[in-house]
Amino acid sequence: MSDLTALLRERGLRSTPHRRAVLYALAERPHVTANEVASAVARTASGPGAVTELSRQGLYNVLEDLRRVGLVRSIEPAGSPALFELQAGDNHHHAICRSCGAVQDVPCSIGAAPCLDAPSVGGFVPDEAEIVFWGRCAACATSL
Amino acid sequence: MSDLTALLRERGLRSTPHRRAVLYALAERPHVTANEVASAVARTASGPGAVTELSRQGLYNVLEDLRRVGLVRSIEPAGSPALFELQAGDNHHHAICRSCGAVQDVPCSIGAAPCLDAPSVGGFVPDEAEIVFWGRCAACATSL
DNA sequence: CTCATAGTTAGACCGAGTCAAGTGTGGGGG
DNA sequence: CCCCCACACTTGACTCGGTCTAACTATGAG
Repeated sequence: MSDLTALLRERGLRSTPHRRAVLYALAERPHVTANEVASAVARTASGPGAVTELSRQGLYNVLEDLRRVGLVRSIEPAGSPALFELQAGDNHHHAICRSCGAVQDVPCSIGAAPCLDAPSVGGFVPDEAEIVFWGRCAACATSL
Repeated sequence: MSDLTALLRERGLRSTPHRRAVLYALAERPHVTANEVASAVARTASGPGAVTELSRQGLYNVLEDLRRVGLVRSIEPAGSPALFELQAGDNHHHAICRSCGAVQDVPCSIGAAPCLDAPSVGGFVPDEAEIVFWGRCAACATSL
C-alpha cells in the first residue's frame, strides 16, 4: 500500500489517504463511474486503512489531480457518465456492450499504432486516437 | 426543399415544417449541438419557410425521430454536449481540436474497415467502431 | 511557532437532457 | 359533416453529472 504513496510522491503529489483509497479502488475495478469510486472509497472507511468520507468536490479534485499527473485516465462513452481507470500506459481501447453497458479493454492491436496514422487531413495534428467499439458482450450476444 | 419531404416520407415519418427545418439546418452546418440546431431553426422562422419556435422537448423528439430512421447521426465527445450531423452512410470518423473544439470529418481510410476488425477479444461482437482523433486543428497548431 | 499553501467541506448553482401530462391538429371512418 | 384518434408539439418540473465559491482545517517549511 505504501507503493501507492511512492507512486504519488513520484508524480509530485502529497500522499493522502483519500488519494490512496481512490487509486486502490481503481486498481480493484476498472471503468467505474465517479459515484462508484465514491462508494468504494466510503467502504474503505470501515477497513484498516480507515478513510473519512470524501465529499463530492474532494472526489473530483482527487480524480482531476490523478488525471493531471497521468495516473488515471477517463473515458466518457455516449450516454454514460465518465468512467475512470488506472492509466496503464498501453493506449488500449474499449469495447462497450450496447445492452448491458459492460466495458472491456481491447489491446491496441491493429498494426502498430493505427492510433495516430490517419488524419493528415487539412493540417490537423493528432496526439491521441480514441477508439470505442460498440456491440454486444459475450453474455448479451449469446442470450439474444 | 420538397426533397426533404420525400426523404422523410420514405422513412415513414410525416413531413412537418420542424423536421424539414432541422434537416435543412444540419445540411448547412454539420456537428452542431442541440442548442445550435434550435437557434438555426428559430432563424428559419423569419424566412419564407416560416416555422414557429420549436420547444426543447420538440427539438429532442425531432432529433431522436430522425436518428431512429437513420437520417441523423450524433456524436458525444468527452466534455461537450452531443453534436448532430446528417448521416452520410460513409462511416467517417472525427478529429476534434483540443484547444478550439472544432470538429472535422475524417474519412475512414485506414485500410478497408479497421472499424470492425479488432475485438475478437472475449466473444465481444462489435457492430460499430467509433474513432475520435484528439489534437490540434490547423489553425490552433500553427498559433502555438 | 507561525504562516502560506495544499487539501477538504458544504452548499449553491448550471447545462444537458428526460419525464409526464396536457393541447393542437389533421386525416380517416361513421 | 362531424367525431375521434394518432401523432406532433408545448409546458414545466425534475434528474443527473458535474462545476463554482467560499469558507474551514491540516501540514510542513522556515
